[in-house]
Amino acid sequence: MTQRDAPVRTRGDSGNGATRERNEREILAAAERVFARHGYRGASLQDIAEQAGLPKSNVLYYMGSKRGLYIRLLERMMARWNALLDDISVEDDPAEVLEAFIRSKMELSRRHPEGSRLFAAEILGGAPFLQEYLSGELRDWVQARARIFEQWAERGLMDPVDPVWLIFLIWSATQHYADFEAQVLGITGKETLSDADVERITAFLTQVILKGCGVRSRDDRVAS
Amino acid sequence: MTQRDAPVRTRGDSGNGATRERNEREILAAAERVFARHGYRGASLQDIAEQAGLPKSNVLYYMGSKRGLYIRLLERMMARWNALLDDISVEDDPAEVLEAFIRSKMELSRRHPEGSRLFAAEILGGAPFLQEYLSGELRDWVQARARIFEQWAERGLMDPVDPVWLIFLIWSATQHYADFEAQVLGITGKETLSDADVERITAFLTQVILKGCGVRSRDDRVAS
DNA sequence: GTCTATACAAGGATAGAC
DNA sequence: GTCTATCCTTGTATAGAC
Repeated sequence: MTQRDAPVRTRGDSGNGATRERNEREILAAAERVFARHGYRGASLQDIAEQAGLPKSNVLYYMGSKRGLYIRLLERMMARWNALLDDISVEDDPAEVLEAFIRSKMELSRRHPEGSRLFAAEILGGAPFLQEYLSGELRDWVQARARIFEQWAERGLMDPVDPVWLIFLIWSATQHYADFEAQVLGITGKETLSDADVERITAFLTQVILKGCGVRSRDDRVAS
Repeated sequence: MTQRDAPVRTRGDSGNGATRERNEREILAAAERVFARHGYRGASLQDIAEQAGLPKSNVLYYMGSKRGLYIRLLERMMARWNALLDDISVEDDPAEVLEAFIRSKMELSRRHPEGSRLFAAEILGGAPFLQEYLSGELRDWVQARARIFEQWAERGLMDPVDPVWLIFLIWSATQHYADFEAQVLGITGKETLSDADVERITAFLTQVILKGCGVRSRDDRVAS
């Protein structure tokens, strides 16, 4: 019985799984780009492998299948998403919460534009892999927040707008800069959006949406 | 010399090109769905042919190539787009123009959801076929309107917000209901969006965006 | 003018060499 | 543990039958 299940280490691999870790990271990054750009069907393992600098079959060796790789990416993006704005209460200040909401959403789109586009492509295609997530976990998330917005309206802290449409408005307005980046750059004539641009856009959206919903900050309440 | 270039009519084809017209229409409709759902690469002629109820190679017979078919669909959508809101002037009422803008954009998304998603998929993928359109024709369109918004702001008819970000806000907020339809339906738990839903959303967006930009209608000017 | 048959490349996935 | 060689399916496109 010579070595059978034991891993064979070569080429300076120190034996702690560093190669695997690095390769997986490269594959995930490359796959996110390719799936974002071409959708699930349009993406090819060939393309992913080339961008990761690996032979084609290593992608399958590490990830099992195209489908599994794709699902793993979706889950990673859901986890990033879930880390946002996880607990708000009726006692919080509407202006602060909505601004933080807009800001964190812009930051997420900016930090992970490929992930954002991956998600967009999935939903554009009818969300075949995300059905239960949308109508389960995410629906609950939205409705919990919607309830709070309604209570703010009842307390006169903002206009009685439909809270679900408001959440969609914030989502669409912020994601636009990641998902439609090609259009934004083409029309503005810019090469990229700078940090300063993003800051200005965030301020614009915050101002328009808060004012548009008649959000009174605490200061206003005292003043009036 | 028997009939050589003359078309052979069969199966009740009256000889006026009705078959061709009908087949092309079916192909374009099917292709719009498939390209919207899977993007350019992910779409297959097989799938398009099946949905159009035709043998696979007829798609190529009528359309020449996959690429040509795709470009034809993009152009059809651009034409629909260009028919919208083609001339506005500084003398117009900002409230009326912005409301008409939001409303016509919502209607376009509602009337042609597949076309809207086709466009979205193209831009998501980096707009390989639409580069010059975005940085040419569409850019000019945006800047002409932006100039008018600025003049309204100078005249005190609305807040001095960045007009380009405002246009993007209106685009993203309205397109969302076509492009992210799967998400909207999942979260709201609806099967479809009714005309009444769309009307309520339009009213919501109009109210929030106009108020958010401090748009004064003519009546307000008189009253203040 | 329409459709069947076919060419040839690229797709995902697996077996087996190293 | 990693990579090469290969299988089989599906993809676009074309030639030629009807």
